[in-house]
Amino acid sequence: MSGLSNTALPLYEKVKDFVLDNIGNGNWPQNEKLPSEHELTSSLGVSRMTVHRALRELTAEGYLRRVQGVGTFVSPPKAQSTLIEISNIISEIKARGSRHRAEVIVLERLERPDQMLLDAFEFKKLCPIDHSLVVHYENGVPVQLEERYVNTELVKNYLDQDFTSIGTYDYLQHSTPLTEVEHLISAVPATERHARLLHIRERDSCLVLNRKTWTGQTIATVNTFTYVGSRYSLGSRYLPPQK
Amino acid sequence: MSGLSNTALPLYEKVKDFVLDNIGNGNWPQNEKLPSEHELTSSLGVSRMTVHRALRELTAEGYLRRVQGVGTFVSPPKAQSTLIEISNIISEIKARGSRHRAEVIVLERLERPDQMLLDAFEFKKLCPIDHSLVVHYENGVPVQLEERYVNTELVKNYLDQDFTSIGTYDYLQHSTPLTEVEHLISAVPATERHARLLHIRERDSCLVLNRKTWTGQTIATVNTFTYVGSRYSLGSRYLPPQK
DNA sequence: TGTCTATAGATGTATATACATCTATAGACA
DNA sequence: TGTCTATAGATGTATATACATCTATAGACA
Repeated sequence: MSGLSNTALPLYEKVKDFVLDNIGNGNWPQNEKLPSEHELTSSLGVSRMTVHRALRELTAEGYLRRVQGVGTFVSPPKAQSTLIEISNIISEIKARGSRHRAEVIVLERLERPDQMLLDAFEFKKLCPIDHSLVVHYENGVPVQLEERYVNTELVKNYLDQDFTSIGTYDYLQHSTPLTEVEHLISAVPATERHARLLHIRERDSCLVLNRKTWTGQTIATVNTFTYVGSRYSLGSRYLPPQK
Repeated sequence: MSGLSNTALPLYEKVKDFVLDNIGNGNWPQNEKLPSEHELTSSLGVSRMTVHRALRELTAEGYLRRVQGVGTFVSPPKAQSTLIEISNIISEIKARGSRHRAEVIVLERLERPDQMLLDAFEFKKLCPIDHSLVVHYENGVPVQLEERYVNTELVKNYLDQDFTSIGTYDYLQHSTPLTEVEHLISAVPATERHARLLHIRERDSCLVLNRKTWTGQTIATVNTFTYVGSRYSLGSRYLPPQK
């Protein structure tokens, strides 16, 4: 009995998902002691090093706490979402034990973007722009609208990734060296399109995070994340270094 | 010739230090291709898995960028963003060249705070709390509602400051050593009170920033900043140092 | 000259093995 | 009854090995 998912992910990622699932669905509550690496090794049918890597990474990400000689424990969910990781909504949802689903609404290459878009990228001449629009669902309820415009000169093959599972942020993060990031957060009333895609009413409050990234002097991506105000908030916690 | 430090660190930490040193002293400039894992393995005299772990962790920490089949490269410094300085609205308004005015609506010591407030501070017993409510105007137009609750045990003489000019944030910043700060950002529809104080309509979108601060284990302040959605947004821009 | 293809060489993952190190505790012992 | 100690069992690190996967490119070929 493996208990691991069937997707094409690497084994250590499946083990991570397995642990996050057990935390999320309340099977392993806060401060619960996890099965030992040895037990997970035999119950999941993978090597101890694979289990170890999964637990080590989850510890670095703040989900677990490990004490040598004693065991592994579920961490309180406090330092979870800093502003940097907020748009990695997939792991956030999984960590809460919710079911995640992504629906791709638009996926296209704009060969002739309109002037407003060209201005956003500060393009002087006509230049193709990749465009994706994805709705993220938590337990079947839409929580985030993710719209991205990508400079095709800087980011190759953007449209070829698997948008429903990987999460676009991971891809961008690893494919291009970003030198500058700008965030702009605002509260806006839902437009007709927002209302339709997010299953809310027009004028309902939405939290909008605009992110613009540069590579050197060139704008690499222009992104808009729209959260349903009544269902979501952004958090960041700052702990100064202890002396 | 190992090139690794002599301290008692684990090997993979020494390899990480070795790489960071080479980046730091300019030996490997930005976008430089690192020696391959195989080369590092033989030149440093450690196994490939140890080199691999070091490079993988440095990649996760944003120092390196790796491309399968190609190689490992020095990344520009990692893009980070924080929201620390956003609520000092007075200097923000002044920096824009606008006229600032603050109106004090409430200024009181709550000798018997209600249960909800006591819970917010995680007080077990009855404890007085200072309370201030200020509206900030930019060129005569209200843009922010600033509500603060302050632990009277930790912050002395909070009510005695000049609220209209100094700005409450500066006072708190300098009077108490904060060890932890938590921000929570959400979009909410305006209540009747919001509407009246901010000269907007009910249900208009507002951007709410909740900030909680700690001094050690004790909660020092609980603050709520409400921005008029149509007039304000929170921004942060991160520019890594150029080498 | 241009196109295609096999391949070298790079990173990525998975396993088995060995030993190091830390902690709680059972049980010996005074 | 209290203290000490050996040890089981947990995580932490290091290695050798094998294979998977991706990319640039040398060189065959039309």
